[in-house]
Amino acid sequence: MAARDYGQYDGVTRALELVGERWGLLIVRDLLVGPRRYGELAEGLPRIPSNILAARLKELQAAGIIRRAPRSRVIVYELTPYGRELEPVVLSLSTWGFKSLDAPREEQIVTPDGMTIALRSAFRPDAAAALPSTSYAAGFAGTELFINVDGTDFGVQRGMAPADLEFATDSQIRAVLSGDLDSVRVLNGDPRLLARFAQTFRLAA
Amino acid sequence: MAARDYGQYDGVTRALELVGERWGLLIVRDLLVGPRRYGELAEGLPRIPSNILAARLKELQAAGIIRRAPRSRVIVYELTPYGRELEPVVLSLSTWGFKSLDAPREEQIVTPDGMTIALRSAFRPDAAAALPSTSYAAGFAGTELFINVDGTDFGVQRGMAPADLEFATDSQIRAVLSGDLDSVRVLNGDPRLLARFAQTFRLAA
DNA sequence: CGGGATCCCTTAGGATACTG
DNA sequence: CAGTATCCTAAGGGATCCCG
Repeated sequence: MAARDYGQYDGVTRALELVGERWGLLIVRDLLVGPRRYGELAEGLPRIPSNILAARLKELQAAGIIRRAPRSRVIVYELTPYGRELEPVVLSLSTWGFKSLDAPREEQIVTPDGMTIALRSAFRPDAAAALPSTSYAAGFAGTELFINVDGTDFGVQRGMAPADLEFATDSQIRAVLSGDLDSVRVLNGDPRLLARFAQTFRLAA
Repeated sequence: MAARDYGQYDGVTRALELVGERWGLLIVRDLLVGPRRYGELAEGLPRIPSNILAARLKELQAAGIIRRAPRSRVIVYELTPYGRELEPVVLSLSTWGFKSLDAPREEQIVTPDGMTIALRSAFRPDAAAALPSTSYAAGFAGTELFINVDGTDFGVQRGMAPADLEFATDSQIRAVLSGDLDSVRVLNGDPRLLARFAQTFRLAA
């Protein structure tokens, strides 16, 4: 940490020294969704070299951001309380970054954890509170999520399941989260629920 | 940008591709305080190599985050509207990073722009609204700032000036912003105003 | 003097193969 | 499955130089 520090004393500098290395915040992003095994992390970050993933996990551990926890015969990595406090950082990055995204390029993959964080950064609790509880099954460029909104809370799980509304979009994920629903295919359920989804999850352009 | 991308499609990834390179967010941090000339940026980031500063400025420009603006014979760099929207990212990093800071090390410098952002991330508008307008002249490890709080607004300028309260601390900056005022030297004014400062600017531990 | 560009060298990070 | 080991490229660090 001494060789790559910035020589300054302030919060931003300190934060970047702890989680500013390449891939660091993407690992934190996935762990914000839930504890993950080494292989699950590697699967969600297909382009990270194995040695880099191992190095980052050690550094994040040393910094007190994640910990290794044994879970019935296997090891999982999970955020410590201090690590979980990175959620505002990750969500504000997600909000900001989404604004300049357009359609996914050929080589870009969409992962469940990435989309889960995107939904979290787009969630409008006050809008949701005024609407009835609703479940959605959404396909985003092949990644399938089951989303259950209930008052000011919501949960996301992987995979499709029967829901009030089932819909999918291939390439216009940013448009959908910005409220432009033209490219959405409704697979099942009342198409008018799409407007409700758009009110509940929205990233302003 | 293509060679160093992460191969994923989501907001966090996109954001890190735009501002995640080394030094990127520190440049943005300083520009959030105000437009800066090339030399001013270099002065506030003493350890950045000149070629890296030049490269980052070009990349941030190409990404639409900053722009070069002529100001009466000289060039200044300033944030675009999209760049200014990074403020929540920088402030949340500041809030998070400060929690694990202790005293500045020998080789770490304290800069006016860094402290200004630290104060911004620590500012409690609702606490300030309930208190009388107050001006502070603060010395943080040699960096002197004049802070004027008025209702839910506040401004920071460089340098000392006559203020309701003048105080200084050398090494316990984190402690001061966490409400621990034991190490503060009051230079002028009513020492009881220190408590007001601590209510107005506070980073929870 | 401000605003960079150029050089050389070090090291993080990418690709891939291997091991307990 | 959960990492190490190795080799190589390219980004970053440091010093110096250039140009209007």
